[in-house]
Amino acid sequence: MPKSNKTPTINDVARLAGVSKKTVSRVINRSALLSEDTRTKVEEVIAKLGYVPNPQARALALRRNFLLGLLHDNPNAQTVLKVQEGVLDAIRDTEFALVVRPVDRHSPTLLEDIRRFLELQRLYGVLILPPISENDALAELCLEMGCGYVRLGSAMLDDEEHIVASNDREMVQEAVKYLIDLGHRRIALIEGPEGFRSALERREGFLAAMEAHGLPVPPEARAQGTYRFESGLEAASRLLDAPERPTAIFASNDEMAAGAFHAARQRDLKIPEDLSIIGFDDSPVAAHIWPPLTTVGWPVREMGRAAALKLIAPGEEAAQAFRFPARLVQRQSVGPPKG
Amino acid sequence: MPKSNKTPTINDVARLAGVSKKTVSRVINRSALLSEDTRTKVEEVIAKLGYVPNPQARALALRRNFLLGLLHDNPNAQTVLKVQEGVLDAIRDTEFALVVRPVDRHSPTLLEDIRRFLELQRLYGVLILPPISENDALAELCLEMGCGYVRLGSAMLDDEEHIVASNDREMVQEAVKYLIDLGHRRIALIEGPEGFRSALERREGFLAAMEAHGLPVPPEARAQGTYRFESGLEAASRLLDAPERPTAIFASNDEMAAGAFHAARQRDLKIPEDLSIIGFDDSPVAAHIWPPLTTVGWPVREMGRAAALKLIAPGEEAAQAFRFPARLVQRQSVGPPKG
DNA sequence: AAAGCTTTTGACACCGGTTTCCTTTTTCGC
DNA sequence: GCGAAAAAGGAAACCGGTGTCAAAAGCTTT
Repeated sequence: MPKSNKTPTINDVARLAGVSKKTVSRVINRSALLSEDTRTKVEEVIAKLGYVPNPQARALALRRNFLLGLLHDNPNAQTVLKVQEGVLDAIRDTEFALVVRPVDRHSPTLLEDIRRFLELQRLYGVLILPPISENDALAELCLEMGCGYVRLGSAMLDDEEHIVASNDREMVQEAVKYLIDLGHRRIALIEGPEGFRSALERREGFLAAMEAHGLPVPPEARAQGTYRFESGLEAASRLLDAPERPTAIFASNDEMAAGAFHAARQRDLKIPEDLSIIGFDDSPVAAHIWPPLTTVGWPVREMGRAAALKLIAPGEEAAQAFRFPARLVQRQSVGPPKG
Repeated sequence: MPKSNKTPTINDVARLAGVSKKTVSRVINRSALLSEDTRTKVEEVIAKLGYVPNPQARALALRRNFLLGLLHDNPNAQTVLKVQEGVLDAIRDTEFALVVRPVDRHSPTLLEDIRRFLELQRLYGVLILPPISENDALAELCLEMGCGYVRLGSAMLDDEEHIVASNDREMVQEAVKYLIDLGHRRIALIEGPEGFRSALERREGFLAAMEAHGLPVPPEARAQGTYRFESGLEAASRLLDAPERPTAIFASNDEMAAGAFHAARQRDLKIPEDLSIIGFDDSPVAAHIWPPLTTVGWPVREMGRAAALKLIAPGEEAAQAFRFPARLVQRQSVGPPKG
């Protein structure tokens, strides 16, 4: 008789159903070699007892657990959370769970820390978010430790089975083309920081669009930021104080675009009448500043879901997807140039 | 001889060190009853092999695992992430890991879903974020399932050992007093949604401050929102169109405050000259709108850390803390009333 | 040197599942 | 109705740790 007030084990089920543990195990794992009779009998007992297999015991016996990890260095809160939701979409109704692990990109012991983490937790696989997803040594570490991994990024950083990528370059190109089509000619760029693949992709997209239309990009129409608000403010200040003021700015992310808003406001420039601004990310701040920011959004949640599926069900169709289109979210920070 | 290319187990260590498993186990667990000699000998082998105990096996033997859960219904991305960081602060250098589990507050099967989650994962304990932390049935469920829990909230929803709370009421009271001291008399309130404890606390704080100074709060000086941006815009619109326009607004969160900014802008009201606004949360948007929003911030990260410590090291001093002071973050959306 | 403690160590069962391998039962062709 | 193959189910070992308890070793004490 199963002791009451304790969670039932496979032994309790077996005893009550009058079968062996192994048979119960077969029922749990939907093994084919089972008579309908025993199956239903065991299932009834399972239901009656409210038996749920112990995940730790299962993990031990199977020599693999059901934990997915999320490695990130807070690219921005909304993104991290959306990815988490996407992963949850993928693992809903499975036995997997999601373990989060924020890291510090600048820590000199980054790799060591992550190695310890992986050793300690023995995860089934990890998802790596940008910007640390761009770290190849990290991917190698996962391989070496026998831990599955999928990187999220803005370009094809890895094989199809290890990457879920947006297409920043193409989308920025389109966004800038949109500005050009509206009549803008002097368009400035606020770049992201050195060493970020996303910054590079967005810059290349920008330059490609300008070149395709034969528009020059003088040095004073480019400024570099750190992806942070303040840096956007500074960069935009420099751009707007140039002798030939741009009529439009593409900022490599929304936070810097918000900074550019402030710079414009300080100079009494009206958006979008005097200055059009496009950002990138479609973060919450984009919708909450005034006027609402036109920006490029990528399907973060879907990408998170796809990444998780790549790890836990690589066979499935949805897990094959590796390239996701971003799209232009038109709001009110863009208009035709004045005059 | 330990087979190469496989992660070493306790047996490998025992064999190589010429001792029993149990002795190795003692070394791992820092048991006191061990001679210095054997300890160093075993430790050397552990280091040489790079042995790390298997967490699943440990969990099984100890009948408890080392997983903390975070249950939340995205109050706002920044908050969730800060709590995650706080928890990580607490569990750094321990064997604990953090499992996240977003839920849908409005799902009719909320409790059932969480029950299944808890059954399936057998977590050591969970942290529950507002607003679902206000759900008493959920806390009972945890108790019933033998899962430790700590609620984060804006008031004392539970015993000291189960709660980490800010003190919204008091802080709002102070914030409103600050407005009053600046000379404001017609101060309006944008409330949060019905049924949120935080909304109630903040409203009570507001009303208490007003009453303490003998200021009336007519119905047209109160409007209710949903904590979302759009609702703040609508609520503020109503408030600002009242015959006796308020000179200041307290919004129960930053998103709604941002909405109020837009409403003011639509009416050509200058902030803070024509209208002062105070928000609550100190979310990123507060710093990125123009002018930067004066708001009330609570120490989310520290609270997350304290909550985690309550679960994993209830004895420690830092785990005793259960009440955290919020503080007024002064930026530029508040000034004395005109005239 | 033997007895009596205390300290250190190991043998073995156990946690709750899965796997391997073997036995029993059923089905089926002839 | 019989033998063989297939299907169903069980016994025991195993995954990699920890708990119990007793044995061994070391140290006093008489």
